[in-house]
Amino acid sequence: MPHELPKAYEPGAIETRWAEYWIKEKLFSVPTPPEGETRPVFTLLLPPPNVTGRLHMGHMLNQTQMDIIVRWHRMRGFITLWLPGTDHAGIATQMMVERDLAKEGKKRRDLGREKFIERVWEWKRHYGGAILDQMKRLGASVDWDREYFTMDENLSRAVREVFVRLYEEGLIYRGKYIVNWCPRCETAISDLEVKHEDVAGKLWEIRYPVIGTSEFITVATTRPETMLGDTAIAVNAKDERYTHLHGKHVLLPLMNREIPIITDELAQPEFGTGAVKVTPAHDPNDFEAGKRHNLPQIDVMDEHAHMNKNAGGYAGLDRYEARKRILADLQEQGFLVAEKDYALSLGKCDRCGTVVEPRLSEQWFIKIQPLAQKAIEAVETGEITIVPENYKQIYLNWMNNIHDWCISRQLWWGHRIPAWRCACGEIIVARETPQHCPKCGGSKLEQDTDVLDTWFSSGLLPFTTLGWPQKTRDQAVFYPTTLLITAYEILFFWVARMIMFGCHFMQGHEQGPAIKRASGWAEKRNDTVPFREVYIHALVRDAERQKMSKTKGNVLDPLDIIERFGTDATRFTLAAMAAPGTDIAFSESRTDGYRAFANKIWNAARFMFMNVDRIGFVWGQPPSAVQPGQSPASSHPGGGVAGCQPTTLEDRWILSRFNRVTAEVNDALQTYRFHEAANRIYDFFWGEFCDWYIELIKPRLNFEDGADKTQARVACANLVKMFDASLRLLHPVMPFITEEIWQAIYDGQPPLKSIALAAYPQADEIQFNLAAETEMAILQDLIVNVRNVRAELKVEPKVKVPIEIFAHEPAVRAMIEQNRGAVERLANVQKITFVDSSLAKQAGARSTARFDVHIIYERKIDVAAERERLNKERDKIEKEFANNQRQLSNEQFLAKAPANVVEGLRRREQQLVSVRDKIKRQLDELSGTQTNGGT
RNA sequence: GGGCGGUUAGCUCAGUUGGUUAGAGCGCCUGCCUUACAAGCAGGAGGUCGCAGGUUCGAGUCCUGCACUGCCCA
Repeated sequence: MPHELPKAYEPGAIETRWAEYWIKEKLFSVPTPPEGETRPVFTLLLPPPNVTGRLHMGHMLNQTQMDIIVRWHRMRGFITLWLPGTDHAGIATQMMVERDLAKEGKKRRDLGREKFIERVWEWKRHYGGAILDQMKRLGASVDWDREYFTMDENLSRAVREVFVRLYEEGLIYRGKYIVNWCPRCETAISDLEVKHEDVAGKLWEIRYPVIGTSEFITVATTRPETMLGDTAIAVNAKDERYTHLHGKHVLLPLMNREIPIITDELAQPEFGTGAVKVTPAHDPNDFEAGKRHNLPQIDVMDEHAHMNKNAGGYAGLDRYEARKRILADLQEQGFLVAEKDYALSLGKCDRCGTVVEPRLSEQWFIKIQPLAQKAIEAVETGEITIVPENYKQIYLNWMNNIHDWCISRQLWWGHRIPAWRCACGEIIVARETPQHCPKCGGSKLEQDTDVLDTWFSSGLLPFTTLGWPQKTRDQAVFYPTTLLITAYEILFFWVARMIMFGCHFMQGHEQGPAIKRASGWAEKRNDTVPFREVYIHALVRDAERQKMSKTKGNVLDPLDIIERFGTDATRFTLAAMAAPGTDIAFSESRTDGYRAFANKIWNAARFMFMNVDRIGFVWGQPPSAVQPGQSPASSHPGGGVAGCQPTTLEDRWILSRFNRVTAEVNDALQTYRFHEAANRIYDFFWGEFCDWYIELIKPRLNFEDGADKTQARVACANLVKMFDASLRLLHPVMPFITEEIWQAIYDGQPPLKSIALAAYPQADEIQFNLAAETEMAILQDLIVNVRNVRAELKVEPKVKVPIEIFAHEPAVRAMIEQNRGAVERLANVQKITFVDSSLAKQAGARSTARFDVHIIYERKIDVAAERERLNKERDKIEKEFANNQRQLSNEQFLAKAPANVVEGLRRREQQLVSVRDKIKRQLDELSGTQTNGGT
């Protein structure tokens, strides 16, 4: 038998097969479109994972969302490019390889720079890009032919080009400043790479003797070891307590160095004693103050944060050991006034957690203001939109308070700074290695040993991956990229920098006008931006809402989850929980539930195939194909469900519902409401398509002798076409199971290589049918009511009971009569009798505004329980009725509320009155008949 | 210290511009191996939407204050 699906749904088996197929067939590779291309374009850059990284839940969420959006665009006929790649991740990778070396008892300096870098490349070839391999398992529909690595030759060349241009424009400078220094990584790091942590610390008060008096001046510090580098004491000029000491000097304890008392804003009278020590080489504020007063900078530590020769007797000690000794000595010599508990915020290295030391050193910086200006404008003017919108303000706040960016790192792995120093002292910045010094002609040139911050190169990716600095056709088509989906964590690290670089280096760039228009960006004026939209996704937490972290041990491995529940179910979970702006508390029970959903789809497919094979369905015109050259923006073949011939109420109903759901899903995806899209499909497929539609058409599929075969064929064809359309609707969220079943529907001869290339359903208003939806709702209500009474009367499940129905509207009665078979089957009814007067007086009857239904069954009803139920029902109705009346009798309401609301309330009023009366009659009846059952 | 968010059913969360009866999944209770599915089917219980004011004909939704809680920045 063809179409045979295994009885049980086994995600593992089908998922790997299709993932490999998609790659092998290069389904998602996008060649450079030729001139004259007019189709819309969608471009997405994958946030490049670290070459050292392993896939975590955050990636999984990020990739699920990207893949949904990408597949959705592709199915709507966009030229869809999703660009994958990996980041060389300077510090992280270097640490990894150093750890490896340490196992052999070696350090990187033992190997030397060149050998070490070779070793890193070797490591990269071996272990790098694990995430990309894992992505392949996920079925991420990226263009693998365009995969890049940030250290690739072409990208490295672009990095040099950018550095040289910025230098020539005066936007890169070199200087000696206080930077954040990690003594463990032995490198400078940027402000962003420092994480502040509140800790309980101490504040020590130290008194310095004022020379020529018997007075002392007392300062407070959290870092007493830096006092060895003090070069002044500052007081505020307005602080009258110290006016008499202006111009005097103090004797620095322990060092016996004379240092001046200066007046500076640095000292705030209201804080502590109002006097502060000034250590220009160890604190950024003191550094600035030092410059204002021409103070010497005395650096007392080395790159390991050990005290150096300037620290006198403390030289060689670690900073904390030195602190202990210094405090002991101050105490002994009578300079320590007090030790107080103090809450302080400690800066730690983001990478290794070591306490960062502010350190005076020579570094390269980017003058950020001119770049930030354009980046602010791009977002303020809406040329780039950020979703959810509250991140816009966060971005702007940061951008408005930005500081120059320290871009040099004292590492070996990364893009080496293209600057050379001549023996004569000249600095040469050049694209290619210079041979001679342009100043002195000498050839003894040494390249700067530093490399660039990793984010410097990743900030360029939106244009360098498209061939920059060349002007390429790819750029004309794909730049600006359409969207960026990323985590909040790297909004500043990466997103902000891409915007700054893009707006700067793509000046003058224009996207191909026809493509730009077709893609829906005609009203955008600025084509220099790296992307038109940014979607910031939430954080994935554990089921207890705790942030996942290795130290807590609550990290979930997405591959493990996938192993257990399947990729489709995992993806669906993340999509269904991804309400914009809300963190996801990932729960396995949810995933388990969505695996059940996949299983439901699977079994519905088996039911379909069973009938297809029995009835012998053949395709006429396959509805799935995207017609070549057809623009999805205008007339799209996905409109409605092609070829569906609605002949019954359930056909008209499901068709109408499908189109409405389709409209809602497209709308939700347009605004990144992934959870809404997923939930709409789930409710539709399970709650409507399976629970009602399939159940309702079962009799029509009957193909036994004597049955109407034409009817069976039509019903089967409709079923297949609805199923096909539903699979396409679901495909972006659950790509594997939909591919498997879709391919099976076409039984080895699909109209396209993959469902991924089929048209995404679009709503067709002609197929909306309000009447069918209303009728169906009444029918469902009737069936549910009968089931409900049966359950209350404890009717044996197998026993069919006769029922009586009263429906005062002839149309409703006719509709029920037409569908009496459905009621009989789905509510387990033996026979339906229509009566001409209300049944509300019958004990155990159910009443709605449209009908009364009474079950004929020889069983004493539980009078007390029934009365309780009715009382509860009545209270609810009365409450609503009172509320309803309050509004309807309010003239203000009638005058001001919109007509449809008032009208709706009036209609409801009638229903409420009718139902209330019926309940009342039933209650009256109940007090009369103590024992009589429902007969 | 500055900024941003959250508080809705036992648990995890939806609830687009204020508008008729506040929803889902899981869990719980009852009954069913009904020929696609027990990873299923049918039925059911469960909420004064953190607290106090205010705006409005109308507030879970808007405003103010408070409480608790989380995150980011300095």
